[in-house]
Order: sequence, then structure tokens, then C-alpha cells
Amino acid sequence: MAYWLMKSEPDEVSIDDALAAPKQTVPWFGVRNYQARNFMRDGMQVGDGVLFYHSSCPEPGIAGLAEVASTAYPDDTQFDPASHYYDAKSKREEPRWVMVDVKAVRKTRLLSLAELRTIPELEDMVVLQKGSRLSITPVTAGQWKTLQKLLK
DNA sequence: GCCAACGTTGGC
DNA sequence: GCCAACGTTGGC
Repeated sequence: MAYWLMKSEPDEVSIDDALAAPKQTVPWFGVRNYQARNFMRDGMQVGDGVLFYHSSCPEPGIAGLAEVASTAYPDDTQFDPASHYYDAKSKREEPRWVMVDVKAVRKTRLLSLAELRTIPELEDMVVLQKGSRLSITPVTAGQWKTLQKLLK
């Protein structure tokens, strides 16, 4: 059992969108960073805890709780020339990019990035490190526990 | 819109 | 394999 923080732009897919989706589940397409991909491919298991984070918006922060609902499988948007996420160098026989399904569990209060930065127990969170831009980052069991209390 | 930080590309 | 140039992310 592992824990993750996954960033989504709410204009694209918000926690509300995920909750409104069939089975409250959305495919996490569009990841085009190798480190983030490797976390999905090599690290994620069904049932892992997910912090649903809203980024590139007026108030970035954790907006909900979710869980990993599938193991990694090819992200079809990489083969679609019309897609923003198209990758001409990826081949069907050898897909470069994968995704997982993410099932929204519940919306939480917005725990903003600014507030996260004030919590001593969370100072080591990868997402809070200077220059951190990764859209998927691991969360420790201790950090998860602290966050559960804050998001009750 | 700015810009710091980081990732990727490609010439050599 | 180095590294300059360029592209992207994402908070502010």
C-alpha cells in the first residue's frame, strides 16, 4: 500500500468532475514526464491512496481523496495526432506513455498549498520542495496520516 | 504575464 | 557524453 499526490488542472479534470464520472473513476491521461510515468508503471497498485491536487488555478492545493483503480496501461492520447498529448515518436507496439484509472473517494476542504507549507510534519513532502514540478509524487505513510487528520 | 526551476533535444 | 538552447510547469 502506497500513497501518492496527483496534480490535475481543475479546468481539465477537477475532483467534482471525477466524482461525477461513471464509477467516480477517470483515466489519468496526459502524463508526459518519465519520472511521473515510472511512478504509475512501477509503483502504483490498485487501492493505493491518492491526494487529488488542483494545480494551475487560483487556489492550488489538495481538493479531494481518491484511490488508484487500475494498474498502468497505455495512454491512447499519445497515438492521436489531434490530441494535445500526441507523441509522434511513440509506437503502438511500444507505447511510451501509460496511465492508471483513479477513483475519487470524496471531496475535501481545499487544503491550500500555502497552508500545506505551514505544517511542520509535511515539510518533507516532495510537492513542497523548491522547484518541484512533478505531476505525480510519492507521499509517505506519515504524511498521509497527518493529512487524513487535517482533512476529516 | 513573469520567471525560476527543471526536463529534453540535438549538435559536436 | 557534454552542454547550450529551448520548452514546460506552475506558483505568484
